[in-house]
Amino acid sequence: MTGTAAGAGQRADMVRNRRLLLGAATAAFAERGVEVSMGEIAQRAGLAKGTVFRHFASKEDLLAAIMLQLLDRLTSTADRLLHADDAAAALREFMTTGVEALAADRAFCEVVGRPSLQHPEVRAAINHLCDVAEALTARARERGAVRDDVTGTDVVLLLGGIHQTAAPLLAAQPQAWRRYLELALDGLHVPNAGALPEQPPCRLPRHVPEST
Amino acid sequence: MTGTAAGAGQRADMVRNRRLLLGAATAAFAERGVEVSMGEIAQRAGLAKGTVFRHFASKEDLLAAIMLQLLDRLTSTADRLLHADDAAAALREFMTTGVEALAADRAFCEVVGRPSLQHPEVRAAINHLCDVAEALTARARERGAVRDDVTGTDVVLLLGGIHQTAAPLLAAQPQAWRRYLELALDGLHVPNAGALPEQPPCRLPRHVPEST
DNA sequence: AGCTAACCTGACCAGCCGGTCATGTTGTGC
DNA sequence: GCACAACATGACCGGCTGGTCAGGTTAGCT
Repeated sequence: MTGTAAGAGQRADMVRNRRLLLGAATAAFAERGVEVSMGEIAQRAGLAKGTVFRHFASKEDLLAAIMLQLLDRLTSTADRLLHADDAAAALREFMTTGVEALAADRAFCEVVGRPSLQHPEVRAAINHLCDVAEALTARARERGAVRDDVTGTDVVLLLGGIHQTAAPLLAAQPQAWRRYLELALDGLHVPNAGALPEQPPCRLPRHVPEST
Repeated sequence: MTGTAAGAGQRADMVRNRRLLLGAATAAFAERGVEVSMGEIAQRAGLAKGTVFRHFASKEDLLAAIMLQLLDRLTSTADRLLHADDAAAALREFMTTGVEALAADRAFCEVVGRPSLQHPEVRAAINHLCDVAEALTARARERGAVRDDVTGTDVVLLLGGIHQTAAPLLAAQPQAWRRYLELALDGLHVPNAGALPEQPPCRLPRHVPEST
């Protein structure tokens, strides 16, 4: 699942190196995006390049492992919020956490926003996140806090959009995303709203490679 | 301004090749994004790689020329809409055109959304677009069609955000952006809205290269 | 302590990139 | 139709990338 099987019965130095590697990769992808080289990741971890490829067969696998970690964290946040008292506040907190996570990690944005570089497991994790977000959204919907035809997938997609809106300002105003989150939330619960155009999305489609 | 000076007194085949090159580059950047290679652009144009570098000193220059073209087109659309009767409809049409342009061009999204790859001229053109958008927004604001503290730069930034929201659906629902445009427009003119958090942006900041 | 398999290492490879330049070709003014 | 400058060409360069592997090192068991 996560690169080369990480089962028990491994040498102590190997599990230590694995921790170093995952830490370095997480930081490197966050700062530099998916384009960061395996060489740089190895260097940050204080390991040789070959060692990195011993733990993960390819760059794609390593990236997927890191992304799954981030997605799982977000999903469990959503899970927890499912039991909150105030459904509207819970949805707001979920979106805040989500946009914050995107703002702090370049690779996360790139992977979530571009279907073409999604590992199957990553897509599955995103779809799972959409499911939990749907539950969260449904509760807010029942309480009249969001308009009728907004789905959990809408909410998840909005995370990427909100962050992207603020991205060009990130260096100058690191919190600018709050502005656009508020704007989106206002749009999400306008009282007497007409139905939104286009089909409400349920899951993310599989990516079909371009022609040409 | 646009690569090697494109003044008069040039050989006929050169101006023809230049047209071919610009056409190929426009299509290539739109389909494949900024990562497309100069070799592929040359091939599409039916030219040798060296010829491409005779017309534009670097890939960055070529990209900037294409992006300036797109930005100019959008800016003149906004300029035209400045004289429309219905200010609210004009703003909506501007945003529709903008998001449509982004949805049709990968490189456009990447350049507009990531300050780090902005040529100085491109940033200037974006700022100019923000100015015109501000005029457009001001008119809508006076008529009560958008809330008080929304600037033209907000509107321009929203174009990128709206497109990004729909981007993962692009293959399956090419028009999905209309859904999120409507949502944003609803958010933009909620009647009794409180002030948005964070400073309203005026211009895009210059990009400061990362540390590390 | 000694042995072995598991593990780490870094030189190495092929492939791609942006960019250059000596050479060949061609439009154009006379 | 000639001559020359302007232009096109594609082989070539250095640098970077993801990925491989023969050989050295070491953890852990006996």
